[in-house]
Amino acid sequence: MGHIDLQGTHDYTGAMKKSLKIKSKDRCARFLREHGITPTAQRVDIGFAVLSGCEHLSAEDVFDSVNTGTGRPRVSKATVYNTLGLFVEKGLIREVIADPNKTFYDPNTAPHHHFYDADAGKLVDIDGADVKIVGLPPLPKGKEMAGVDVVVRLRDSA
Amino acid sequence: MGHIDLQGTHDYTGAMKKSLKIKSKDRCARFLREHGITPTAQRVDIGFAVLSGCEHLSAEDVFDSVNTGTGRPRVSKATVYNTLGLFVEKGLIREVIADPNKTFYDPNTAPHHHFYDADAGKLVDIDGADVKIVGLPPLPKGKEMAGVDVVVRLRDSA
DNA sequence: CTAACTGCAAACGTTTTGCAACTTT
DNA sequence: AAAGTTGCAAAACGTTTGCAGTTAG
Repeated sequence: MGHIDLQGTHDYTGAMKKSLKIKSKDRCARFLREHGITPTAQRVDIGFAVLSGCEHLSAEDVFDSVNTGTGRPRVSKATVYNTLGLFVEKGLIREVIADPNKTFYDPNTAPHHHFYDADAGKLVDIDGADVKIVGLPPLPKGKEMAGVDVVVRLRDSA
Repeated sequence: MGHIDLQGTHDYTGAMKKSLKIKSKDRCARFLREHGITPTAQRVDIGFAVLSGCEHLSAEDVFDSVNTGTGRPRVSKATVYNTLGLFVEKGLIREVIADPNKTFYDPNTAPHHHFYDADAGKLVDIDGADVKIVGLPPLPKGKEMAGVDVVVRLRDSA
């Protein structure tokens, strides 16, 4: 019965990305290229949608966001899903599994956790720096930790 | 920045259910009745599948489990899903959200957490009694905690 | 007998896939 | 031209729902 210091299990290069908000499409294109992703128009739009804010968007949200407004080139659902998957694979964003019905994508790749308000379908960040999980048993043999997700489920107080 | 003692947030009546393993169908029927559920043949089969072990089964697992073997009455998928939902609602089992592709059902309703081996698709219990989460921020106003899920994701160590 | 329960099939929402057309280099 | 990317439509999941028929109390 040791304890696990979440700070110790991750490097904090990710924490920098948190503040590195993408504020223009140009900047987004550069960011993609830096991560080995060819910045096509669709990818830039998707990247901008998911990386410019600090919200937690579902694929559906991204699809809507990218396809509302006037002059934009149309982005298909397939491309949204494929691209979000690519971004996760390349470490630009993170999947958050809090609701069985949909996956959220989180532009904050630093170690942190979430409040989840199931009624509203909204995730709220919990800064990971101060959170410690104490009393975890040792990991099963031959396994290492790939990540720790803490989801605090919320309901309206009575 | 307080800390949250998981022991303090739940009563431990649930912990008794953990040891209360259902070892026969008769016993299962009684158990269902005690929880206000009419014990039909299908519900008893489903209950037995999910309550007699300490495994974490998906709906698909339960469906297979209930429909393999020789003489059993057939149980439809709809009934499996509806019945598992009913069991959750009545507090006999708990949903575990660890994989975006399927929901697991956990016969252990005591507060506890999970290792998740995504490669194998297997959940392993972490006893909740000793685990504390330290450093969580205060809850958003007007909200109370409905539950805390900790999922430690595992991968094969290098 | 009545209310509750079940099965089927169809509908659903999310995510994935096959492939032809189109960019990009 | 070769390689990579996109869109569409269709399929593939897991899950839910409507309804006619069956079963429990």
